[in-house]
Amino acid sequence: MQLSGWSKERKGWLPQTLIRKPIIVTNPWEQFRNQVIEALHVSSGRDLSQYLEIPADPQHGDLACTAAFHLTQELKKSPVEIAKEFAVFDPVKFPLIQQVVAQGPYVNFYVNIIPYRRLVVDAIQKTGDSYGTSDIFVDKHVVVEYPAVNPNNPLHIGHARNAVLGDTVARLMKTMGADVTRMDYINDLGLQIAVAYWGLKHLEPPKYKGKYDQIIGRLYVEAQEKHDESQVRKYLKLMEQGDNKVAKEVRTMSERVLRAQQKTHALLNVSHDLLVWESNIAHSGLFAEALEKMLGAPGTSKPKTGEKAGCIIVDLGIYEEFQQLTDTDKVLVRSDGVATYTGKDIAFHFWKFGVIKDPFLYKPFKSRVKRDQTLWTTSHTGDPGRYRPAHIIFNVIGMPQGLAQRTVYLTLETLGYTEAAANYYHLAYEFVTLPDAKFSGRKGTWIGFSTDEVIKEATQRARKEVKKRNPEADSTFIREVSEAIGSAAVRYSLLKIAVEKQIVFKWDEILSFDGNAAPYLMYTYARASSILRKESAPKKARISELVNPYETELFKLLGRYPAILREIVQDMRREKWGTRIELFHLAEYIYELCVAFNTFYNHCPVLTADTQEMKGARLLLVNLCRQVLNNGLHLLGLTPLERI
RNA sequence: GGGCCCGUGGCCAAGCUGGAUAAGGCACCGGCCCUCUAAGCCGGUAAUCGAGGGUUCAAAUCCCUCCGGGCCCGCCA
Repeated sequence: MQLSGWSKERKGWLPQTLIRKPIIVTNPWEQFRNQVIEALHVSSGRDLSQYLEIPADPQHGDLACTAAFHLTQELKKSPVEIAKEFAVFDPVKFPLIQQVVAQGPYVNFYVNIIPYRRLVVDAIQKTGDSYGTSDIFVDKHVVVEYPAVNPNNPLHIGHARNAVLGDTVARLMKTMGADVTRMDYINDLGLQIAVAYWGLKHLEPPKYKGKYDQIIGRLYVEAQEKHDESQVRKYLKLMEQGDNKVAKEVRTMSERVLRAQQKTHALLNVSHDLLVWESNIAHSGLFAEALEKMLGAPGTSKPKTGEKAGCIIVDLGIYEEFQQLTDTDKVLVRSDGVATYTGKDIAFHFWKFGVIKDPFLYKPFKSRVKRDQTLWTTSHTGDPGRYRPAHIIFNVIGMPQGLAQRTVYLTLETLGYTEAAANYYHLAYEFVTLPDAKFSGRKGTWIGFSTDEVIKEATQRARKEVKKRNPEADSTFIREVSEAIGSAAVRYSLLKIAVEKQIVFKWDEILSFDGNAAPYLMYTYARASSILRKESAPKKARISELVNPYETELFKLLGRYPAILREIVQDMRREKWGTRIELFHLAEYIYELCVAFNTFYNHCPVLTADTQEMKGARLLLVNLCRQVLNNGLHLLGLTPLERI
């Protein structure tokens, strides 16, 4: 498929993301790993990279090769013999390898810490805030869509999981060199919006005072029971027609709710670049144009007779999972000419990928939330031509939508848009539930568990601790620090669990402040900062002083950071239920780095080190740790603080 | 009826493209503030990896059957 409309010359509407510094890729761990692969190639005559693993026990080296097991038949030798043969290398050619030991059937490689340490120091010092970046998505426009919450509710904690995942993926893609658009889709034309609007018009305002999304959310719950069916239907019709008082008021209501939701986003460090509204899509002519493409594409048909006479359908019978269904035909457009959900989604993705031209007008979306760059919105007024087609898209949508999402990209494939289909990722995640109920906007089960309320509780808990530790501090400091810690605790606890795992909401788990939790990570960063505040780190130092196991462990971990990020992206794979992306590996890594730093901190005095040389070297090491923690925390969307 | 996800110590949870004694965290028990922030560090108790079969030199990991929890299979949205 040709991605029409895309060219490097055409500057997009997000100037900041397009101005890219040249990316310097440094990856110490990969360099070591490559030498191991090469060395094995020399000794065995084959590529054994698939048999490499990091041993659980550091006694077994830094990288181990299990290939000997698999080659016994072919080589007609015992694994022990094979391992022995493979365990040779040329130290001159492979300076990063210190030694290779055959331990039984395993071939264990030990990193040569002296040059490796040097490599790590140089890499981090040279790249600084960019340490960890990669170039694998350079010149790619990546669109990440999240969390698409209906504008008639505040975010409950399950929505927060979506938002946090999407925002983190967007950050990661930027780190991989991509030009990223963080998109939010707002369905302001749904039945639930009409019901909420009915509530706004016909019900007393709730007693609750505060954020508008909370108010409308409560009104909606009440309206759900009390609303007049025919009146709501009338509103819905007017909304769909557009250009009338009701449609205007609904849009205004939705925008107000969205502004309130964005305050919650801001607490979680979640941000966006572009809002796309259903009410703009509906009046853009997007669907009419998409329809022509669908009709002209292979795979679609419009049966004249039978059950689906008059519909536009696509036959997905070639895909195994659809063969099980009673009917392999998927309706894209109903016999009355109205698109189905799938049909609309196809049209929307035609736009995202640039199959059809951009029909929207854009203007900045004004709100009080502080932003790193302008937030744009589709609108009935404004300027055209601001969207650039995506090369890769991620839709963060719950796992229950897995089949529907698969239907969308398999349909794209069937219609001949194979490249678009291949670059369409449904980033699926399991829902957050209550111990005995689901979150439901309609039933109002979210009340008491909205993200605002959870963060508020977290902030209050953090506040007690911050006050205790900083009795002298002023109220601004206490407020800012407790807010940062409270929100970070919530964000991190959503991020550290694998996406395919359902989370049952429990206060003590989501607000955990000890051990593997955001406050611990932030505390570690503050500790490192505290040392460097008392004495700054030298650019050069005698790092050969740093020979104890705590220091060595830190160098090894610091060198792995860029590889961790790359692996997360490269290991991303599409499953039937959605795309698996293991963001929590980053959380896990940062946690490990913190553990290693705290261990070092407790065993190795820095400011009171025995010698000046030792002090300088340790200060330098602390500075490297602080840098990598800074980069990693930012990537996780946690704000590193100098003092907590 | 077909399909998807989950099931690992009291609780949460990593490992699941098979490989060396089954990570972590919470809770619990014991120790460490004269020393850079004790949200920390050191040590300890605790697991028939849902059950049963099978494949393999080797199974938490692969295959089959079953059990428990969650979810999906419309010209609806």
